[in-house]
Amino acid sequence: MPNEPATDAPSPADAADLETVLGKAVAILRAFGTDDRLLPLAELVRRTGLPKGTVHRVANDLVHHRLLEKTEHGYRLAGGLFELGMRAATERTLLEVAMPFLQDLYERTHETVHLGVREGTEVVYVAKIGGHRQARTPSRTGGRMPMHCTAIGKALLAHAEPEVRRAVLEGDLDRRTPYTVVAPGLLEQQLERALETGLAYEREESTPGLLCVAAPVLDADGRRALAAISVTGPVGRFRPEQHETAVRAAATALASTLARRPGGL
Amino acid sequence: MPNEPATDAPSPADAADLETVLGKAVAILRAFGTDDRLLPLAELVRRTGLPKGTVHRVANDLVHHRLLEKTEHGYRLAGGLFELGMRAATERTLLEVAMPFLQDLYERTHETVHLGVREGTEVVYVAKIGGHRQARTPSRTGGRMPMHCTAIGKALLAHAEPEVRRAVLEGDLDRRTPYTVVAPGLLEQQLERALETGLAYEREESTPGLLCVAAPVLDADGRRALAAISVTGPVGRFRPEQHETAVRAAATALASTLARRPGGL
DNA sequence: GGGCGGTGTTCCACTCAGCGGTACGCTGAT
DNA sequence: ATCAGCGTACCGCTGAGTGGAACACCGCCC
Repeated sequence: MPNEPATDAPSPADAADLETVLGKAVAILRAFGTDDRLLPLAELVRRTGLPKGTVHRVANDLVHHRLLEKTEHGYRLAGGLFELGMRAATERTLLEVAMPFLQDLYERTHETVHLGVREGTEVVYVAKIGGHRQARTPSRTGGRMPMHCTAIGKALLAHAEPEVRRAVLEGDLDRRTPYTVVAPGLLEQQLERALETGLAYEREESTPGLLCVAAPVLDADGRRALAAISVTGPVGRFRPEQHETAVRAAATALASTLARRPGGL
Repeated sequence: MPNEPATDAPSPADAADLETVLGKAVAILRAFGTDDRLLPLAELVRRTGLPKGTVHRVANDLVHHRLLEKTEHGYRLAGGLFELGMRAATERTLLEVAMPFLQDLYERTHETVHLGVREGTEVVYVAKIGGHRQARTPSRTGGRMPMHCTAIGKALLAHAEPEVRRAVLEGDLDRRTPYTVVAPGLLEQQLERALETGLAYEREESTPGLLCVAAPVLDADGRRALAAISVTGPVGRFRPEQHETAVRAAATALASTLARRPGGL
């Protein structure tokens, strides 16, 4: 009863997936939310819905494979997972190719810079760089955000397949702040505008006090967005218009570098 | 009871591990080297030594869990792995806390900046940032390197537990270039010096044409290294001495920020 | 054309890995 | 002392996982 999931919803928990060993293992790993560092066995049991004995066994197997780490106070995701994750094909190459451009952009703006890709109907951040003054953003590298309330999301959505766009527009436009655009019509207008101008904006739509400009990184044909780059800052000092050309420059430069690449992304 | 060799050494390709589903799954994922983007089924069969039917089934299960992706020409590590990997406890917090300091360091030097931790008797790079001019280094985020021939490795080793130091010194000091230090005595001298000065160097010991300075990020007691930061550049233009204070400053600043953190690393 | 070494896929009967209910020992709070 | 919650250990049942074999598909060379 006193349990209010203040942070994030852990997992969709498909019952059928829990019937296989692998499914259980993944469920345990995914039980770790973005902010969880240490979870005791009992908590894993609660989140996965698996029997205690099972969780205990599987978790220890995962420890043996260096995907989990066991401490006095619970389990945590281990370094082996990090190493594997950094080998993920698209994320890795995108990250490596993009890094210099992101650096340039950061030096020009000295504001938080994001690189994001679309995964399903959400944004996944592939990189986030910022200095000491960076605005307190909820985004994290490897984290997810809805598309409809972030600049990167809109930039990606504007240049996405029609099905995706429709899925998002017809889906649940969650109201995250008083400024979140929850009207499909208005959102669609913004997407059209983003298509024309090559820039998308967010004005306190995901987080109070945050503004953001983003530009899409288009594929060789210039039809679809492979990724998007954004600059974020706090209301007050931050003027999105001042960074438009810088973001666009970074995005197009990255796009043409990627286009030159042999194997594609 | 069955005698389990409790050596901390990272498990070799143990045949016993391939007898469990989880072991097979991990073996398949780990079959992807740092440079492999796409592996056909047959190649996975070869590398894992598992029967074809088995690999096929397990791989498809992994696809279902978004850890693998299936393309026309083979399998690749999927985005789900990236997301999970970025939640690994120590790597994530280290990365997030360190990023501003790494940025500063990069802006001051405009050379490739590394952040690394020790894993077993090797270095794992947690972050690598550089611009367009960056020296062509073999290191990659999430990648491994030996400790004895990298500046970060030496910095970590100098401030590591005696057992670790001994394990490395008595282990195989692989000769990677003509300049690699393969004499345990000489290496030990360098470590002593690194302990005194708080700086470690590499001069073309892992890669021809590359120089590197590193400083350890010490824990609250100042006894053990939690991580190390380095600056790398090509012979010729690059003068390690010029960056000594900058690297040291970054490392100590990061250390004291970490020390102030409630939960530790 | 017809064989041939290479792929990826499907099938299916056996069997042992995985299962999870039960029970135990250990905290700390009441 | 009692209790509630935790982590660990045990162990007999069983169906998920197994992998050999057979199949379908390439290009490639003769």
